[in-house]
Amino acid sequence: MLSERAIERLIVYRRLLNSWIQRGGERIYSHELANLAGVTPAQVRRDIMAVNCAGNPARGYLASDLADRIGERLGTRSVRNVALVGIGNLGQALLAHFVRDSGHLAVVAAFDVDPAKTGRVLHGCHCYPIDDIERIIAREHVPVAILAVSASSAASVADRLVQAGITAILNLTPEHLRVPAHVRVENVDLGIALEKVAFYAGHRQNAAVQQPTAGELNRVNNP
Amino acid sequence: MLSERAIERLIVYRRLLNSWIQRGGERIYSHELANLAGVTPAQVRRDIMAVNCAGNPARGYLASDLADRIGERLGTRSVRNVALVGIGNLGQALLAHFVRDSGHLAVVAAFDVDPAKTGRVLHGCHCYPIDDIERIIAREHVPVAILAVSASSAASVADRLVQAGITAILNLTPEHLRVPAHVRVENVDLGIALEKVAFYAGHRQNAAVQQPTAGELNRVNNP
DNA sequence: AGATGTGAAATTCTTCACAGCG
DNA sequence: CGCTGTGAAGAATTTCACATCT
Repeated sequence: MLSERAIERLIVYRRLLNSWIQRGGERIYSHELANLAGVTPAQVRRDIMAVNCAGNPARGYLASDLADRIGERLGTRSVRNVALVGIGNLGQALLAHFVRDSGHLAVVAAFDVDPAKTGRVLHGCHCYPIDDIERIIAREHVPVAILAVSASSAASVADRLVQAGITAILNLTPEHLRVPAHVRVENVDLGIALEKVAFYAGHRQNAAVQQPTAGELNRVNNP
Repeated sequence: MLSERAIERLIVYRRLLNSWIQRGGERIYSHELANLAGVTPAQVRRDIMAVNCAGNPARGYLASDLADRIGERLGTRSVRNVALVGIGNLGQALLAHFVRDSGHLAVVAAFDVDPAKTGRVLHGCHCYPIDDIERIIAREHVPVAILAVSASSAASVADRLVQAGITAILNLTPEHLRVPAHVRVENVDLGIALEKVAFYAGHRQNAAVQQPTAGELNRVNNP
């Protein structure tokens, strides 16, 4: 149980809840969270059913409790080490952005074929030559890898990652990776995302998923 | 009609077909295309129903014809201009990768607040200061924008894009954009993608979506 | 034989609607 | 009252299965 879509939404909820809490919010209603996440209140309540959290009809949910329960459901208590392969523009962008990540994910090593990119520390992350992959991944017990290499080397690098014991790959290349059944691949293809959005630019049929506040300017919902 | 998922798959099919053709493939069966795309043959045939293309039970589909029909269905004949906002690592990575794009999408302008990044040509794309956004977008008739700026400026830049007449935004920031109903936003949140894949690294429950060739090395399927 | 094209079934996902609580 | 929690309805999507073609 817990579908792929549900997992994505729970991750979004948790992020929003943390930001809500940070702004001083203590309690939150399903319709408020729904508004922030861009889904329906019923969807939020349905998703919350899957984490073991009780709300109060008069006061809504205790934000911190809800965030914790979601974390438990997602298995987010233990820190997971992540390896980045490919320290090009894309890889460096990721490194820069994931320093600020919620804390349970840590990019502990980065790899590249280019000797000019290795042997230094970037955003707190050690950069190694790619031939150290097997050694470092085994030593640091890294289960997750981000694949941000060129399309042409994607397949062979993925094979090495699998051999080294990686069980999940965030694949940022446009290649379709073939991996053993126990390895999970998550594809993020920016080219496809761009083509998709360009398609919608032509066909005005709006999905009406956007906030109903048409014409309104962007403004953060404060608690 | 034509669901969001179906659109994504059609885009993938077309890309695979083009590569198939480039390798000398002329005809293709639904199960071959399904294999390459990582979906079921029935799904492929169902999707093909939506693009007006007739296959032949003995010889499968004519790859070039199928690619063309998909292109027609996706409205891919006319070239669409794209603007990139934010020439950081992420923006530059996109620029570098979209030079090789199929041809109907062209990044014609890039913008940044940093004067050191503007006034030059990067990967064939002119870089302008961000205050030229309205002028250039109007002049070049750009309907699509890629938002690759910092999270803190995402909302205000999105507002400017909408004001300038953009109708579709590929949002690479983790911010939820509020836009008028006629503007389509496509969110690609790498942080969520990473959290998602990390979740699956823990819970071994494999989605079995991967190729059934477990343990096999990556190898390109040649026609 | 082995493929396509497609109703119909099955499955999955979302929304409705309302009982029950504070 | 307005909100939560949830069974049940409803939609959407995928898969099955088979008639049909070559």
